[in-house]
Amino acid sequence: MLQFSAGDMITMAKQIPDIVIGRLPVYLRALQQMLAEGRQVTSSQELGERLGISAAQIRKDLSQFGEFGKQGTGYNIEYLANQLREILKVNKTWEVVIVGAGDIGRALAGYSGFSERGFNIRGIFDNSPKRIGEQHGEFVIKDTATLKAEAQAEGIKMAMIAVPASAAQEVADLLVDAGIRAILSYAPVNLNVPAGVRVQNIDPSIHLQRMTYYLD
Amino acid sequence: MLQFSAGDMITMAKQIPDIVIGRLPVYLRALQQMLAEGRQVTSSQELGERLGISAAQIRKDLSQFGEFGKQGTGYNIEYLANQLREILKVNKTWEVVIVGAGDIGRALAGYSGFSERGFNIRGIFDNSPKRIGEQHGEFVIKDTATLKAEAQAEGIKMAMIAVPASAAQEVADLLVDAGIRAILSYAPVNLNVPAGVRVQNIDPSIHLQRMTYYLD
DNA sequence: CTCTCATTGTGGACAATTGCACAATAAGGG
DNA sequence: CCCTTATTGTGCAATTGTCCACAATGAGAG
Repeated sequence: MLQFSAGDMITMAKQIPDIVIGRLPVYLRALQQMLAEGRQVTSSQELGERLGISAAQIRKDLSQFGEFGKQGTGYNIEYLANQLREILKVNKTWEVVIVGAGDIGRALAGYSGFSERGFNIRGIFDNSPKRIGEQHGEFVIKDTATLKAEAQAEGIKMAMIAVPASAAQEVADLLVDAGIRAILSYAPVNLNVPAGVRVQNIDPSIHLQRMTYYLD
Repeated sequence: MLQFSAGDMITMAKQIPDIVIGRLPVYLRALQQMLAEGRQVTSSQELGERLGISAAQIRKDLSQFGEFGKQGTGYNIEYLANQLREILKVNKTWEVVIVGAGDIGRALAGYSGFSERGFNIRGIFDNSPKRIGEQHGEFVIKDTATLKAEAQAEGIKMAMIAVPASAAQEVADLLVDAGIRAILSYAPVNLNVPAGVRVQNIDPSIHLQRMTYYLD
């Protein structure tokens, strides 16, 4: 049976490969930069040259979601950027919490680059009595014990983990329990989370080790 | 002509896919953690379950480099970790410089996790007169103008960029000119570097945007 | 010494991804 | 209005990556 009923069709969105999704934010960032340079239109070729990606791949990726360009002319930058924001759901602002108020957590809390990319830091949490209550920039560091209630009350879906490796899994479990569905972890350890929760890892040592292979 | 002469063969190392290289540091990190837990042996299955990677893939990846396991038993963790360190060339210590002494650069300079993973922070540089000469932890922030001479004198091949997006390309050019061959960039911008220089990018907004697609 | 169990390394099937190449077509110049 | 140029969107072929399934085999029990 290789047919679908009309009822099925209504909810049948084409399954987009994750590797394609992963490139869209990179396209969006480049488009935002072009806009900042005062540019109005671009082409898959120009974008590809900037990003080191083939023009064909960019066109193919975009074609998964619709037709955004004009033959002979290329893409209107602002329009394409808006379309990508919509696809990625960053045409609205996502509230994000940070767990861990060490150097990394505080650097993240102070980073001004989130707002223009669709994110707002809603709070920074730690479980050390020394740090709780401390003022840092515009934030007062809150007790991790209060995280669940706050995240649930506010419907927060995203978090960043900036605690030591030894505490990261425990924090991840807490976040999942609090209803968080997407985690960006700076802890150098693999997190196990239930299906439906997404994790991205940032570990500078991993990134460095990925390059040493190619050095002499 | 689909043949190779004997002369070619001598230097013909099998070309390993970069995607495989990218997984090796993840395997290594998990093995180091198992060692810290006091474990002696593991299997492709156990490792795969921890990492969310199929056992077959782990075996196939490792088989690109040799035979490291024992049938019926699995892998000796310490031995495999050492083999991976050798493959990735992190069985020695790489000197790394940081450019940019803002929050991110200083957090990186203070991060204690590099040494056990094969890296040593050699110095932190900035071009702001306000910051140059300032003491930060064990480091005195140095003038970026002195970077090239130092990197060349010491044969330093790796760098991390932690400057604003607007300055990143300029810094990358300087690093390339100074002989740096691998760059880990925290600047939210695409860097263009000549062939032979490798770049890895870390941009939290990109990682977050990669996940919002899947949220509602 | 033989049997059983666990687990590796790998050939080859299958799946996913990339890239080529071209018809379609928009825009501008004359 | 016609010609030229630029550039898209896409069918299809080529390439790359993943995974199944199994022979080989090491270790331990009896």
